[in-house]
Amino acid sequence: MASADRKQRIKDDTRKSILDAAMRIGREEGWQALSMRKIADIIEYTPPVIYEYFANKEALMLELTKVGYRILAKDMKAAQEKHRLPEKQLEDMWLTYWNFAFAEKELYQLMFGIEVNCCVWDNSIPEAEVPANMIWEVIGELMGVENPPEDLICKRYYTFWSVVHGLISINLVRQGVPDGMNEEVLKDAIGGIIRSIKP
Amino acid sequence: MASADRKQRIKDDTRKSILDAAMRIGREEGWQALSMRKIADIIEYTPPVIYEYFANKEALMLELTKVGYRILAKDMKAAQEKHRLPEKQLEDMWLTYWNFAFAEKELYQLMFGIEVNCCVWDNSIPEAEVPANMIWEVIGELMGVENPPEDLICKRYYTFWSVVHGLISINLVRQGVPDGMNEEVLKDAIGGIIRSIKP
DNA sequence: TATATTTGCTTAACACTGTTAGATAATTTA
DNA sequence: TAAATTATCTAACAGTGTTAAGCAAATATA
Repeated sequence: MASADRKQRIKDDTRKSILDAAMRIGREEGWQALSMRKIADIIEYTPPVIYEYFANKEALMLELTKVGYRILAKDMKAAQEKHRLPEKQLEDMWLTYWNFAFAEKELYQLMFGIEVNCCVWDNSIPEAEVPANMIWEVIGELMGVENPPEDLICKRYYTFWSVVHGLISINLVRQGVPDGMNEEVLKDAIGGIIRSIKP
Repeated sequence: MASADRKQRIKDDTRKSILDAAMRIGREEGWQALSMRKIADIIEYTPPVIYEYFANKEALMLELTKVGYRILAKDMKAAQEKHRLPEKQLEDMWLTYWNFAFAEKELYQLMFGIEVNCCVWDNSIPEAEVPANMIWEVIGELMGVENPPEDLICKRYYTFWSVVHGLISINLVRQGVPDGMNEEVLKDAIGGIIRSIKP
């Protein structure tokens, strides 16, 4: 009876160990190698146990993408707090986004990959909005007016995101991009957009 | 003996029907639904027959991406030939690229998807260079000098490609992008880059 | 304390997947 | 017509996600 807490704690631990195991397989062998049986092996249970914690494989992976968004949000927040000027903040935040994509390569693929969870984006991941909102705010600030027009912020946000995400995708899929090209394109593009925002 | 030609013709037909069947499944149900057995059903053979034409499923899909690049190259060539001014050509070519991505959504995902054929990009798809080279040439022309510096063309090319591919990826994965935003971002970005190139 | 009930976990199966070896049927050659 | 070749299929292997049924241990009830 008094063991209810302990039981819950054990359950939480198991849930976390499932996510950890899945993440480990994803990172070490790629998502195509992730299987329920492999997870079960690692956590030393049989596969059906996993279904007591997650409805199915897709739900499990959705949880992992949420973890990814939380890490990204934390990183970007830290980057923002390193500067005072909005233009410097923006630059560092996007650079942080860039670095995250390669430091957590597999996680980024899971979060933005085209295959994995296509058509499951019906706002079921509120975590995804956190990094977006952070950028939105800084863009608004950079504009330097009282009530910055929503649609303009939106446009700028998508321009930023497109160029950064596009460059990342290209680099993740093909690895023959000339050396040094990435940094130049990235800095040029980000700088250009920032200049077009600044009053 | 004289039937060698006819035999070869039948073989070619079967090969094509395999590709057609695979393409149909990909388009209608998505690539995650593509299976060798489904292809076999459509072509009215048993699965092992497919392996006489393609080493494995991956090789079959690689062939489909090549088909995709050939269609894209044809479309872009037509777009270019509609104009004389390089800036107009560039604009139309990227718009054509954009339209292709949505008209041939599944094909585009196969060509540039992060999951499917990751790490198989060791220049094994010469077709992929055709559209790239077309853009390169027009950028060089737009610069208006005798020997345009390679690295600058390269940089511009990647900037173009990043923003367009990024915007496409975002739209293919999540479908909540505000209406009209895409066109604006696209036109702004392309226009901006073109202006930065023009002498 | 003895019985009933719930909980945790496993076994075994189903319907799939890509892929291959071996058998069989059809065609071509001698 | 008989032999050799080619075309095709059957059946299997090892893997996948997922679920139903059963067992055993912990808990709650009498």
